[in-house]
Amino acid sequence: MQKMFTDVRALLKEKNLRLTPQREAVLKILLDCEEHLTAEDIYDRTRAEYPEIGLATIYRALELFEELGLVSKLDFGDGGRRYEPALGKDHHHLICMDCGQIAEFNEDLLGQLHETIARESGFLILNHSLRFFGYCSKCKDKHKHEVES
Amino acid sequence: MQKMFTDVRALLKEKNLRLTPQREAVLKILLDCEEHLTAEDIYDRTRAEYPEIGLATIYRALELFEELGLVSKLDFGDGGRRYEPALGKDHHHLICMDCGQIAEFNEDLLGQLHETIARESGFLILNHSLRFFGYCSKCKDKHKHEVES
DNA sequence: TTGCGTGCAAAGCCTTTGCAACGGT
DNA sequence: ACCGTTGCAAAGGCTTTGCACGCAA
Repeated sequence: MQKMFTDVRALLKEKNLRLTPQREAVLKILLDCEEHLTAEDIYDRTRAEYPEIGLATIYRALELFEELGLVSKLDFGDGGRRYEPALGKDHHHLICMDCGQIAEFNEDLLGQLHETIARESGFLILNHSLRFFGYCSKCKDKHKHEVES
Repeated sequence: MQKMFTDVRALLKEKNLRLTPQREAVLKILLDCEEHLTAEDIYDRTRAEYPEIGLATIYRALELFEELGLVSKLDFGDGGRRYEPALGKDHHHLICMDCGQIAEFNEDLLGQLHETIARESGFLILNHSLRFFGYCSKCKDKHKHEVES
């Protein structure tokens, strides 16, 4: 983990950029917490360590990390954009339309689909996002009547 | 297609709502054009027929149609929300990160994945969104150097 | 000294809301 | 007349930008 920051620092240095305490704080929060945080969430948590930090700094850090491929911007239908560490992995989410719970799952069955699509479309596919929308086990009983057939 | 509007009119009538010319225009534009339109796009096109229409009306119509399940709100990472007709089908998109082209593809291999996920997670899955991000055949040469390994 | 990074405040965008007026039933 | 619907304008929420200052190289 500490190596992670060394790497990031080197990566930034190559581009004449710096890993400031603020940026490190933002990154640490994203890496530590395996959730999907909004900019505001990150702002709140960062202020615990840096009370003077500005929201704009959060956005600028997130933008930077996104360009570096360290962080991914996500967008579930709720309007709020969220961020998560992009560790080279693709995103697989289960989104409960009632309580808003967002779970993740791992699945490798997509590999062959990936290849098929790439071959047929000519796209160079770098990553993907697969989201299943529905109701989680806690909420689904409430919505049984909505599901026809 | 004409039957479509009759159906929608009936569906609305059940709820004491009306299929006004404005709403019909919005729906027609979405159904006609198999693209992913922003609210602004729809606004512009609708004004050809209804120059006095307001953007708020577009949003309200889209919200209504979404509640009725006729239209889906999409969100590609570009910040702009887009809409497409929801004909009960799931969404499979290929998004070019360079030129922004968004293509669709059909794929049934997801069926078994769907079942596996549902069984293991307990989720009641209603639909899903699968997006592959990368570069389309026209743009990919420009980005070859970015792709490591 | 140069120019990257920051905080603050202001500006921007897109979307939603309030409100008076309109129109179908 | 009632109430859903509309257009306009204003308000909102989130994100970006401008700017002067601070600070590391």
